[in-house]
Amino acid sequence: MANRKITIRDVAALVGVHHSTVSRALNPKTKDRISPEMVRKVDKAAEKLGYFPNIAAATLKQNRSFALGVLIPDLMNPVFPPIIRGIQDTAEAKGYTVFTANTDDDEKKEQDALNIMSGRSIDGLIIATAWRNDAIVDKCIERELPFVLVNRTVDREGVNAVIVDEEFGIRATLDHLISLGHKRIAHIAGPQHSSTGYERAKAFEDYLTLKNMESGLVEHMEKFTVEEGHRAIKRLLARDNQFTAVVAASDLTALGCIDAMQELGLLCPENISVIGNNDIIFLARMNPALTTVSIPKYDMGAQAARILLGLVNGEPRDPVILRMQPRLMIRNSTSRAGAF
Amino acid sequence: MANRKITIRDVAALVGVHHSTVSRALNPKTKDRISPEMVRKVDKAAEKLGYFPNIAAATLKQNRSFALGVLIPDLMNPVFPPIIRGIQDTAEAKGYTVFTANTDDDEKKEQDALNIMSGRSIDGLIIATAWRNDAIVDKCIERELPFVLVNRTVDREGVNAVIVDEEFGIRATLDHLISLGHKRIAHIAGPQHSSTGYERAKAFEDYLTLKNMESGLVEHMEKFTVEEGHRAIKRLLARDNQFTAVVAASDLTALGCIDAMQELGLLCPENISVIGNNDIIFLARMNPALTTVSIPKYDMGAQAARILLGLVNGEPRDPVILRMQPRLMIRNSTSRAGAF
DNA sequence: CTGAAAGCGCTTACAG
DNA sequence: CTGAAAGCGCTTACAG
Repeated sequence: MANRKITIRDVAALVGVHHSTVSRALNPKTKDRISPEMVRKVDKAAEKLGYFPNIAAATLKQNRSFALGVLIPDLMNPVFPPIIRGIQDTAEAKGYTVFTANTDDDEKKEQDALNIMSGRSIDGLIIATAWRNDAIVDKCIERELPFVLVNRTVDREGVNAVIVDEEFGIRATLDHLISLGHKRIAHIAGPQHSSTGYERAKAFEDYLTLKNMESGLVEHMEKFTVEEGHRAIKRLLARDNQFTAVVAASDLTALGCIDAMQELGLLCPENISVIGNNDIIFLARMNPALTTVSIPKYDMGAQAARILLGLVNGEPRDPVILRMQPRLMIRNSTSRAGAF
Repeated sequence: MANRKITIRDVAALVGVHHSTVSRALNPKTKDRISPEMVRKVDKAAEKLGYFPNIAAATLKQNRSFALGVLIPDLMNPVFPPIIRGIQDTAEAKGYTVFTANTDDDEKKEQDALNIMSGRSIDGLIIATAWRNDAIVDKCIERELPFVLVNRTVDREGVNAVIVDEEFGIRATLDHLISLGHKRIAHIAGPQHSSTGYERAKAFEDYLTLKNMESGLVEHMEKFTVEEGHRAIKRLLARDNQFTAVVAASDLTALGCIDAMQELGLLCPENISVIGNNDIIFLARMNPALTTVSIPKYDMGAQAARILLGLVNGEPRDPVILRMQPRLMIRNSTSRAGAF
């Protein structure tokens, strides 16, 4: 009953040629072997019949799917939509489809997602979920699946990654706070098994040490969430409430800090200045508008997709770590120490 | 060179049976025709070899892909991530993969996306981008592609949709403003060729008329964006600045209104109360915290996926329009008229 | 309960 | 430049 799907054979029948000719005429890579007139006729017939290729068939035959996978922790975390959009726009412009899976930062879910994507014969994978020693990297290498890390990277060498110059961001952050007269600066650190959590914490301690300032005011979190930020700063304040500024490992962390401070009757920035990281949406509209390190999320996604597409199409080149430059966005959550 | 992918034939060879037996043993729907012992052996062998099915092959044979498509305007619009996550969680729990495409509210891009998804043999489509007379609905019907509308619906009957009781939301909004003593209330209306824009504007006018209040203070936008909200309220203020409250068609619209007011030296809520719609992320943290109509985004996605999965699996039932109940979230962008 | 065969719609090496 | 054939890895109607 259904209008059966149009295949290459239907187009061939209409033109009066063999279906392999239709296949060649429709494929940009082979159409130059077909007479221009034939190409024209095939195009017209395909158009008339409303033909579009069955990608499953092409995938089965070619063992490539023109699909890219993306692994993120959670789509609802505002860090990721711009990254994904950058990936999608870049990939789709080259004829690739992308699908994404949420891992909730759970290695089991990450594993399952990889298997499902492998089953769908993805041509490559972009990973925004890697821990520093994540097993998924070995799995990809073992399966010879091209992959690019984004945002977070791993400890081992020889991978492709698009990340942020975290040291630069943290130094800019600390320079800003120091110029504002802050002497005792705290850090709510992210998970140390993530490169971002680790590098930010390391840059924080190294730079303060370099400046001969106190560098031990650090409290660690399990995850980059509002709740964890909330809990961590409460722990910190329970043991030391003489600092005047806090560098949060992420924007969500910073929001959690501000919430906790509010509960304790501490004002931001009057009592404590707070700085986030990432520059997620709407920060400028918040109360207080959050000072943060802005990372080029859309562009990071686009670059990662570009590198992956190169890999997928066999352009040989050495693994590359692209370190994007972040930018300090000064807003109202930071102010002069002791100004109030 | 490569570890060639494991197929059903490799598993069959290891067990010493025909590959069709392996296929049956691995498929939950047919495994009851296979002896339990054989099922066990096959499972073990598959596990040992690290087998996972080639979905392209299954798709080609069965003409179904266990993939669902989702059409949204833009992933970076905070309305959509929760909807998509609701769809993903529901679909993945049933073994389906989902991929999404951004249309930027452009009918051409919507068309292209549909073709690509059709080429990938999606089993069904969730559409969050429909205009009231969108041609995509006819295309889906013509191709016999099961689909469910979400958030926006179309004028024609007989479709499946998960939408919001807009009239209820607008009435709650107006009741709130009226109780605050507002007499002249304006509306920044969304595109009238979208059901949400149309229904909100209609509910606004009908309810004020019912209450014997002025209902003509309306300015229309082309899109639900910050920029359009900004422009629209400026146009409105240019011809009438005696209103004390404005109902914006969306949260982004409301933010644009507040921006424009700020530029003109008008305060929210002191001079004009503003109410949004949708309750996107972080509104409670804004300055001022935005009063809005909250819609159950995640749940809408989950329900849409549930209905679509029913359709896909041939459960016969009449088309259903699910109207979800919204909830007014009163925050700080609304206050008593003339209180300042 | 299991096997053997056909076929889904493409692509591509081989001919001519 | 075009055709004929084989095959990608599954599923499933038909046998037995």
